[in-house]
Amino acid sequence: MNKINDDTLRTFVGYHLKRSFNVIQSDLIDTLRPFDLRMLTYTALVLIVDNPGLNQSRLSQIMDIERPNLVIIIDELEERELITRERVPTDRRSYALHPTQSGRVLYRETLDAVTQHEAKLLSQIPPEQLEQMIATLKLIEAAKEKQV
Amino acid sequence: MNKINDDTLRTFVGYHLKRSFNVIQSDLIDTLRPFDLRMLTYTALVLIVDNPGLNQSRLSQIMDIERPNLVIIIDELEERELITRERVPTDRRSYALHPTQSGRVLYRETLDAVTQHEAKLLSQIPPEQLEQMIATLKLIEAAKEKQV
DNA sequence: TAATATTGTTATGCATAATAACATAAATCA
DNA sequence: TGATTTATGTTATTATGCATAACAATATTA
Repeated sequence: MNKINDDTLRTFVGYHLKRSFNVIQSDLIDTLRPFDLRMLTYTALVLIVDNPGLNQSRLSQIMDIERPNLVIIIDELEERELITRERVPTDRRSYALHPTQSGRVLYRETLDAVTQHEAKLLSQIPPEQLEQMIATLKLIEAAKEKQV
Repeated sequence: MNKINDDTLRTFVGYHLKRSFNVIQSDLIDTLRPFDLRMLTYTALVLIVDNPGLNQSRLSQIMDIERPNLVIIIDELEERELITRERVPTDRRSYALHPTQSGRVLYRETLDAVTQHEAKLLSQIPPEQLEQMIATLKLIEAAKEKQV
């Protein structure tokens, strides 16, 4: 039962990022299951509640996905009557996305659940250490812009 | 052009992890493209070179994927003659995975390329800050075991 | 020996993500 | 103004990542 050597991969920041994200993602999937939400539908719901009236183009930008992939996500949220698509008079190409009342209720319930689950998962890690890490993660995010 | 508010999602560690991982992943995909390798085939190649003789079961464990998903990855590496599957006399169920000579050559070339690309991408971030972040990421990874 | 467990595999499905092509509408430009 | 270009949302298609069920061959155990 000799241990597998992943020292080479451990020299990569990306390897550590992926492995730790997997842990959080698994927990998140479990947390969202009772609400019948996937990661992306949840993310979209939160952003629509927090930015009522935004259109799909802008939403896909902040979510870092292509517009076609957002369509089915919005379709699902609309079918479940968690959000509405409303024609914009000043630009009849786009839809303004707004949460419904039940969308806002689900938002609050899931926000509590997700917050508590993540807090529990990370309860053994000092908050200031997490804050420091987030600061570094933001630098990595910003490194994207500075690339060619 | 008012900015979209993602403050709510920013309260989650997972959101930061995902966004920063996306940046590194995009860079990695670009880096591996000339070698015609995907993330998972690359990861498998590295682990096989560093742990010659291991079997698919153990490899799938360290890679955190299910055995069925590893099969096509190993198929591809074998077809390209980067690795070999060899029957183990003492346990005729399993295959011992070994790199070929060209597998080792590709390993070295890609290792250099990936290392350089990541170093360049993260060049603006102090190394000690990255080390500190990796320490925290390892704690998150370890949090998995402690879960129910 | 009989029952159980492990290894690799096939088949299948879901989730995430990218590209091409298009209709409609708006913006630009010449 | 009219022609061209650009933006928005959509459909179709594909690639990738990842999980489960079911199975044959082999090994382990009870």
